[in-house]
Amino acid sequence: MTTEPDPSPTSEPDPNDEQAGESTFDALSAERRKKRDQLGEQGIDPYPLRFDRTAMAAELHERHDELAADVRTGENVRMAGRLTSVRGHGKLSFATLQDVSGSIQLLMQASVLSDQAKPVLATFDLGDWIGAEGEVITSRRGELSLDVTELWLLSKALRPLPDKWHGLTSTDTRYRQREVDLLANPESRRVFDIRFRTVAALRKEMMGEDFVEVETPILQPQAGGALARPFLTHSNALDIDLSLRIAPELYLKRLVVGGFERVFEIARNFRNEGIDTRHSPEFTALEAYWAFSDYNDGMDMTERLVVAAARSATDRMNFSVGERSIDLTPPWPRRQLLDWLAEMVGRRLHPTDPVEDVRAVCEKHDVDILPEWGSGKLIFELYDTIVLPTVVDPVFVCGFPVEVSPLARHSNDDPTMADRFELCIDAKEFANGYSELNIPEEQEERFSHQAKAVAQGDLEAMPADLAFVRSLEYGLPPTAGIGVGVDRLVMLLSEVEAIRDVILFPMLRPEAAS
RNA sequence: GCGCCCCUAGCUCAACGGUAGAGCAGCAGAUUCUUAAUCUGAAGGUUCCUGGGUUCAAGUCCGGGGGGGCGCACCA
Repeated sequence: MTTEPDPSPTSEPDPNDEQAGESTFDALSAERRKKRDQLGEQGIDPYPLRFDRTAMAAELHERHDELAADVRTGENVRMAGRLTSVRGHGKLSFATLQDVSGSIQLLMQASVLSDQAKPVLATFDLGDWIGAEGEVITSRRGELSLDVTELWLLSKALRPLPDKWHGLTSTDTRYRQREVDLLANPESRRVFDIRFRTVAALRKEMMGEDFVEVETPILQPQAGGALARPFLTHSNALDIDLSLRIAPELYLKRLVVGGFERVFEIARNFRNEGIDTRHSPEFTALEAYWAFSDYNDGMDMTERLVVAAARSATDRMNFSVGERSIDLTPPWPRRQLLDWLAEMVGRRLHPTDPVEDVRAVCEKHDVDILPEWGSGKLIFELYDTIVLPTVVDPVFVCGFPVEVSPLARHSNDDPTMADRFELCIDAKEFANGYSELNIPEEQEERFSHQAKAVAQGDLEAMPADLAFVRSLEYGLPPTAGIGVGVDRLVMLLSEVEAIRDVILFPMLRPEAAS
């Protein structure tokens, strides 16, 4: 931090030699610099090293919110936070001090402030970090306040803050300068509080069930575990191309092979695909794998996790997103995909049906298809475009074609269908899980089937992962696996419609150099 | 990638094609119970960039570029 002489023209009284394109912003900022430097000239350090606080806003409110108006507690405290509002009233000023827990009103009377505090108060601007000491009282109007005796500047805000009433609405600025969004918009703070509580609840729930949290590679020679296009990068040391993780699945299952019977990871995944309200190039998923269980256990676990997160982060089970109302109250229905689809298209379809027949149904329902797709993929697309959009409250959709589930175990009743489920809420996929395929030869065959798709130019098909197949040859016990989309869960719990609103620093084009 | 919309003071927003305005913030002043405090005064602008046109007149209408949002398509 420097305290160089102020180069701006406002400290210079001559109005003529300034103004080579000085903007309003420059003037406002110069004004704040000047105030800061005034303190320095008075021997007051504008950037003190530390500050001992003895109370926080929420704690004071908790203890004293029942007090009547115009009461003195005799309790003296020191508080610190950001100055968010000032209501000057001559020899009396009111201000709002906001700390991480909440906010409290400062009452600053000329007759009570120390001689040291008065000049400090004169330099305050909205947005400054300040410290205040005083007695806890209630104002005549009954608001809990600090009757301030001492004031400190802890750090100056040199830039003017957004409108104190409207906040910051420009989405561009909110995403690029999230810190400004957070300090100006309480709603944004609320969303991220829910996010942090959600992640903490998920982790706590997993820990409570004796899962161990692990970290698997993000830089991978070959991205696997999902059907998606990866980001590519390069290692200089090894001189090899690498992909960024698209899913942690294969590594996590290798850990189960290794004897970690219950593992999970809260994993940042990267997919080089479209960006929209529901998709971010980097997103967070919780993936968990545990031995001796199947996909029915996976549904139980998924339900427990989501309900625990909702309870812990919001203490509610009902949410409204846009015009929709969603009720998370368990238990959630479990429906067979093929049954549901039969109801909606008026005839029962199956992966073994001739591809021309399924194709005809797709065309009838305006589903976009590619010529190389088989019946299983077409059935999945039908589900995606005509069943999924009708979902409101949570529902587990069970049984997916093996053709679109290259890592899932086939059903004992039907080798063309996989023991796999998706949790759907509000027309979106929230979670996905299955009984893991643990038969090495079958996995190898699934990979080679995918390899054909790669050869045909499918950029999202899964390349064969021989290290993974080798690991299966050491024996993967019967295992259930689930993946839960954390961002989408947070969107629901915080009732926002854009995934960028729940990601602190979403990916954007770089700011234009100015 | 395609379609629609947006970009004006630090922030939030105005301006039938007709001298670019208001509120907040900031500045000067008044005010010892306000809480979007109030009141008075003065100030604050490369209208995203760029080129052209109808025109006496372009923030506004047309072309190109940049950034953003929404919808469609791929994906979770």
